[in-house]
Amino acid sequence: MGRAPCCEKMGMKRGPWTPAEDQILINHIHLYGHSNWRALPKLAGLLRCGKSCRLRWINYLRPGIKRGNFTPKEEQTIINLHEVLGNRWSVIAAKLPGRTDNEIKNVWHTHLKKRLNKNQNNGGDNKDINGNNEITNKDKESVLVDTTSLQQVSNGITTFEMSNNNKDDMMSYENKSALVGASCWSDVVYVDNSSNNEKKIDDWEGLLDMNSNKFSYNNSKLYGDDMEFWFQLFNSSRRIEELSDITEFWF
DNA sequence: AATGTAGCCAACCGCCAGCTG
DNA sequence: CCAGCTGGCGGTTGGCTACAT
Repeated sequence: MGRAPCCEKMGMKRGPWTPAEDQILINHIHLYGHSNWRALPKLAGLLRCGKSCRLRWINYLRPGIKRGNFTPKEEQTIINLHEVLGNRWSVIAAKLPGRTDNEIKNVWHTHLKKRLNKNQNNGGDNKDINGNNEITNKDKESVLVDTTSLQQVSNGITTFEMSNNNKDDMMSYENKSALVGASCWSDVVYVDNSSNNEKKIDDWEGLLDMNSNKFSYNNSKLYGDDMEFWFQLFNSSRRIEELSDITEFWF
């Protein structure tokens, strides 16, 4: 299948948007909505391609967009989520109301990545992104995924390994998997070891090896699902009662 | 004051998945 | 089932600004 042309470049305006163009776009969307981005610029009388209109609306004109600096809490949330989700900016943005994927991506590349590298070079102690010794026990729990050596690999298989060092302190397999699910919203996996580890969701293509304490599962199918659905599911489960204080830190 | 450099961020590009006829 | 179209996503670019020399 051939790639559809992004836009008719001939005659299309590019570059920064003017206030007048913004107003036209806002007015048009308020009146008619944006059911078809490709047709929108023509209908609205804008010399822009549909993609450009969509981007402008999503990132700047949409109601509820939060401008300005990120708070330390927001930055910490981005770092935590990025650690688990990787460069899935849209998913991360979904957990930061008013922030866009583009903005988060920018702040990551310009601030957070550098700051993290600097912190790691300084010995990787318990300092937060601002260099403060602020990481509490609660925070440690919330990033417990780290201790499972969660790894995302290119083929969509996620694996995580459980350490044998401090088993007494560890959560049960069941809770562990639930927590990973909470962290990777789209990756919720329900493992019930009370019933011979049978899978509880149809898409579970996972492997639970109790002897080696190693999980792996194919998350490629799960990623596509509605984040809010998984979030609600997680919140409504009994487990969330046990872990609700952890998720509060995140959101 | 002029010039060079680095950082920031809005916007664009290209790919992909899903939908539709 | 297939081809075309569209929206959405992540990576990248380039213009602007602030700061340094």
